[in-house]
Amino acid sequence: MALNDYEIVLKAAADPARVRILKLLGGRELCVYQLMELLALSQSTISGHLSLLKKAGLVNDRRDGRWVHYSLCDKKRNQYALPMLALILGWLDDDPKVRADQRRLASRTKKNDSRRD
Amino acid sequence: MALNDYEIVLKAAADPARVRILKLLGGRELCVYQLMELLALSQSTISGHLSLLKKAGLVNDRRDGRWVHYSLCDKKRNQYALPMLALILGWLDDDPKVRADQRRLASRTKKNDSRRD
DNA sequence: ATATCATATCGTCAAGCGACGATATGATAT
DNA sequence: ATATCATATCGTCGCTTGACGATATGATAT
Repeated sequence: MALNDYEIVLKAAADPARVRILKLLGGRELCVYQLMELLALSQSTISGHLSLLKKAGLVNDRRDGRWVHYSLCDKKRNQYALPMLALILGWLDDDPKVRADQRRLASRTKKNDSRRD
Repeated sequence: MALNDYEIVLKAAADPARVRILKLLGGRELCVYQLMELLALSQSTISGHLSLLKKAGLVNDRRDGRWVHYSLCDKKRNQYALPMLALILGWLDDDPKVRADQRRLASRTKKNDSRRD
């Protein structure tokens, strides 16, 4: 039913922690562990958010060894997911928490440029 | 804070009963009493949904005697409200419940064409 | 002032949600 | 096989949410 698909996307997008995740995933892939540090939430919490976002068709996962890389969904799993994502990506760049997240991510990325994985 | 404004809009829009209300308000004004009959929910429930939608800037109210007419918000009370509304209005026309609501509204309107108010 | 009608607010209750720690799974390395 | 690392799932707990009936408010009419 259409209302169900709508509801799962909207509810998934309506949580602050999950939007922060979506914003962080804009353009790049991230793993649970990184998000966990960036948002300062427990591993199980992050993992739960991600599986919910995945169920809503907002997010993709890709396993690579022990790491699972999450990224914004490109395929059309849910009719409402991509338009909603498009809106969100254009929003909230001026929000303090979101900005802080992005800055944290940027400095982490720089720090790990020399890292081998 | 921007995330708050975002959150209130998204949470307001994420509830099935409230989307149904928004869809019914597309183009026309409706009062609590009518919505109450159309959605088959109690008066207090409808009233509560409407005041939440209003707080989110998705809906306007206009008092006329004892009736309070609700309509989709046109002014920009919340930066996220109008874009979200635009999305919603283009969605869910194929949903069974939404279609049923629209049909009920149409037949009610026809029935009351002769009514004086 | 009283009655009535439309709506708003309040108190309550059950269900859902987000956080966590603990434990399970799955992959890699020794 | 065992240990370790990254992630997933489970059980719990406190808070929020959506529904309701009961009651309060605000407007109109008598």
